Amino acid sequence: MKYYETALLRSSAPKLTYASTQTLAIGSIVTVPLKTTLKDAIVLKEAQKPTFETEAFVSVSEHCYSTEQMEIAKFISEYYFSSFSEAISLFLSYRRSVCPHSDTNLQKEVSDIHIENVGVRAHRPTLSSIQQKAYNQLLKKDKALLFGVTGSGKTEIFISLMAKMLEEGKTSIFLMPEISLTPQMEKRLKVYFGDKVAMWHSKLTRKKKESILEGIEEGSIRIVAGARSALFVPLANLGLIIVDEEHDDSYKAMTRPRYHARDVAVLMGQKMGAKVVLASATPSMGSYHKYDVVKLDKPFVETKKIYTFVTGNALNHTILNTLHTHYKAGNQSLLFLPTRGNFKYLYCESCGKTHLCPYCSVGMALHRKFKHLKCHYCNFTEAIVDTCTQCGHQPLRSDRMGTVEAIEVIEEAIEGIQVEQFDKDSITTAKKLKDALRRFESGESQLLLGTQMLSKGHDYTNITLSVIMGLDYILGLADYRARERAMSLLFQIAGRSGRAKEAEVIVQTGDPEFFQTYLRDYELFIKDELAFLEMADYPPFVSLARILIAHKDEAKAGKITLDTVTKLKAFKDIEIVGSGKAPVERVANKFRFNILLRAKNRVPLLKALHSVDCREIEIDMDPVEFS
DNA sequence: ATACTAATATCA
DNA sequence: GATATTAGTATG
Repeated sequence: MKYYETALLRSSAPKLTYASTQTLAIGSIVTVPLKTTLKDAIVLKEAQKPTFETEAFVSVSEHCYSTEQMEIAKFISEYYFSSFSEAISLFLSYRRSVCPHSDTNLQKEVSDIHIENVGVRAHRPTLSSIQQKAYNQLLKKDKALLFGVTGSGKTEIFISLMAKMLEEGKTSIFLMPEISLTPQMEKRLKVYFGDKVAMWHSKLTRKKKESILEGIEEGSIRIVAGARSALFVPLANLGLIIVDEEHDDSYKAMTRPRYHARDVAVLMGQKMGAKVVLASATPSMGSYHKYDVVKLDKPFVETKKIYTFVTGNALNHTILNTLHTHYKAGNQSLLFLPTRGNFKYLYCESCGKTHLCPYCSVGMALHRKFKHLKCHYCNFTEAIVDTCTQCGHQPLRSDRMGTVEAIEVIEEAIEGIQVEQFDKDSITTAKKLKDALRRFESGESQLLLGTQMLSKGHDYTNITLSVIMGLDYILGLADYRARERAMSLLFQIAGRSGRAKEAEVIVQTGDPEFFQTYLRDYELFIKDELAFLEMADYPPFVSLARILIAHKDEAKAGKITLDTVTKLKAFKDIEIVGSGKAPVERVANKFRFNILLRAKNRVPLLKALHSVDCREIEIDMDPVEFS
């Protein structure tokens, strides 16, 4: 009789020991009895005969996690503070019991496909000499950041790299930040790879997922492209992971395990011996700082853009008139408004600057109910100010406009214009997205008006005007990356226009000098911003962690927060930036508190956090959201 | 996590 | 005093 320690899948229960008459492989997926029910579990290691009574395994599935998968899961569980089982469950992609094929048959199929593909030159796009140069550089590196403006032809390089992998008999994973981007990319990939490529994301039906997994297993699917979860598909012989739009925060999971898909991709590449290519027109500060940069300088199709700056925060005459002109000329426009957040910030209409926390260099949030200003990082509180500390202008403003109001104003002012509302409120399904894009593509609607969604890589051909409103709001967000967010947004949205024709870009800000400085050169911005982050002690020069406490009883939540802070104070190498009520005080009837921590090195930070880790609190490493 | 148990609140 | 709701605990 043998004994094995197991972890229940999708559970935070402690490790449990079961008995078996047969020898089991580490990483095997098994079914175990627990209380009155049956549970799936993974075999962790063989154990000594325990002192307590043990139950026997009910059944053993043929599926087994690889050593690399177990190692990656171990890292995720320790770094992002989840149970091992929650981390390994990321890899679990349905279907386990179904395995009706005979083993020999399966082997034969796999080797057949190998022979068929290896050495055969796959269908590839033609690369320009600039693209070819970047491609060659990427081939030489284990991991790199591909830095190229929108329209510089990054996708052709990705396709060439994936084709190269196919020729070598290796597989590829291609990540993009949003499910809504997959249909467009699917079309492009199918041209070159046909049935060898499959799109993967969490919204696929069970049946579709099963069929893809079958294809992966028998080796007919060699490339998987999709959102975050595509990183965990069981492709054998992985040769390449591409993370497109690597700067996008959607790669950070908001539920446990709170991993960052870009960072896990880098680790996975290292462990599996696969090349990792991160790519963006507006790279994250961390990636630019940490990895070798391969630049794709000149745009593939060079078009001219004319920038105009306007002040204020409303749809003013300049904006409406320009929209009107482009509409009359039979052209299409794009208008961006920042997502209406839960918080308001004080900003100066005259210079565009936001009223900042004196200790954290982030915007102070306005709590009108309590008639005070508060910093969401350190909880510094002060009375509402009325005069701009930068230029002395008064009064400061805090009101903003939403998408619906903007559409009303525009339809009122421009007779006949058809506006497409493009935000999370109106685009709730894939069909609605498709319909909206189709109407815009066909010219049925002439203005695409929306929020962050607009910046996410959808291709539009005919746009001659981009209007970016409320940039000062983004700049003033209580976030150490507010400037980065604003700048990357401007570049991403401006990049959507002028694909075919010359385009105009209207930027609404009270601080045009800031944007003007970097308009033609995002890299210059990165360099200046990195200098700021280093000076102000923010990532990538330090590690941040956020502890979230949520409890029905407000007093209890407050007590847990205080107790945790007390425990953490014993650790010398970490700094408690602030603690107290979370910016969003109550969610689902639970009172929320948080603690923000900072450390020069991540090791002491992890050590301190592991000492306070318990089920009452949630730990978010490298947080991207602070509300 | 979840089933089960003990503790406490709710109510006729 | 019986029942509903909640908090706590062990699971192999």
